[in-house]
Amino acid sequence: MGRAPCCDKANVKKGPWSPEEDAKLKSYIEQHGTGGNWIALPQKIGLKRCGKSCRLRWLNYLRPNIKHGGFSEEEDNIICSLYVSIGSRWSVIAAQLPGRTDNDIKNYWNTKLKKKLLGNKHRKDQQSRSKSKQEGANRIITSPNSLLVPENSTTTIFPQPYWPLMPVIPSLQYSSNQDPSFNDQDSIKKLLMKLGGRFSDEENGWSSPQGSHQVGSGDDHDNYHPTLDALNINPNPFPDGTPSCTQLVCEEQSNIAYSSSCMVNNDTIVNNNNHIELVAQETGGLEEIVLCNNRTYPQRLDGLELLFGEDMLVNDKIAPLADPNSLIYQSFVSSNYQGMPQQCASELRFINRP
DNA sequence: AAGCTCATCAACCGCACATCG
DNA sequence: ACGATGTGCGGTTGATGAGCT
Repeated sequence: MGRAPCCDKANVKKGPWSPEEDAKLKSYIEQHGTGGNWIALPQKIGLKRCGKSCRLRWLNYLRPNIKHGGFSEEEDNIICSLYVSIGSRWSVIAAQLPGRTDNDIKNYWNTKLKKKLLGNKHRKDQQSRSKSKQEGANRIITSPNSLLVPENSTTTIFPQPYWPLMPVIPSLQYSSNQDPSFNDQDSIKKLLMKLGGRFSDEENGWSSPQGSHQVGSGDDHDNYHPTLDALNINPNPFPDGTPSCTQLVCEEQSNIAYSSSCMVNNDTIVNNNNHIELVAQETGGLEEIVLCNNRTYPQRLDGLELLFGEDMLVNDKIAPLADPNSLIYQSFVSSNYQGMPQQCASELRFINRP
């Protein structure tokens, strides 16, 4: 037997809210608050609505200072950066955008931003496939001075119109006149500490959002890392003890950096001789392997399935990172290489699998 | 003008977690 | 410790309107 329903479905109104219902709910909450019990609230005010429905209506529509539509480019960037970093945690993303609701952001992402990032699928397939056939095996995108603004942006793997040209995203650091909760790495640390879940260290295992993989040893006191411990990030996601990119950055700079993660259809990012390479492999998930100080640091990437989906794979190349002008590229880089020593990821190279 | 397709977004659903007795 | 219940969240649905043929 399942759990009892939260309300009497037969006597509960569904569908769009009328102005009268809105007014009732709004005036009651403004005068008395929610009373800490959404389930009981509709009965108190004579609304034939489910308590959950009242809560949703209040949070997403009636609550003061709600903004609808008209997302700014800056908001786009924040959403993209956070999505790349933490995935579809809309409530967390919404918390960084005052006046925005998780539902709004979710809808905006699904209907507009996703398409803006990924472009027209049909045109993309056509263009990239035909183009990539003509390309040689190697393609190097060099950025000797900056991770965020690759110097050579003249890649011809994908035509420019393919990915929208966006202004450079200045990582996750925002100016002081913006939301103070999100304007420095300390704040990002706090944000990350709030996240739990994907970044949690439950049972010393790597916690993946879909539970698709659970690797890591049991009690691993030898690998105790105070910085990572404070961040609640698993310092050793790999069974063999290979340090993660996150660990690397914390060690190298005592700085905050975190990497998103991604299990993608048969695609893997590997590193080779001072380059980060993106290689499609027959098995495994998406991995990021960073070279720094002559050491390689593989790292699993979860949460970018959408961005690196199967249709992004063209002749064994993963498309989105190919164009350094693309929003997704910049979001990815700004999120993943925050605080990383520059020499660690100064180049991207695309190679074909032998 | 009618019919169809597609985009948008409010609202619903079900699950997981938190809290309480 | 455990079950019942409330809350929060993310995924999904469906009504509606705009645009196209």
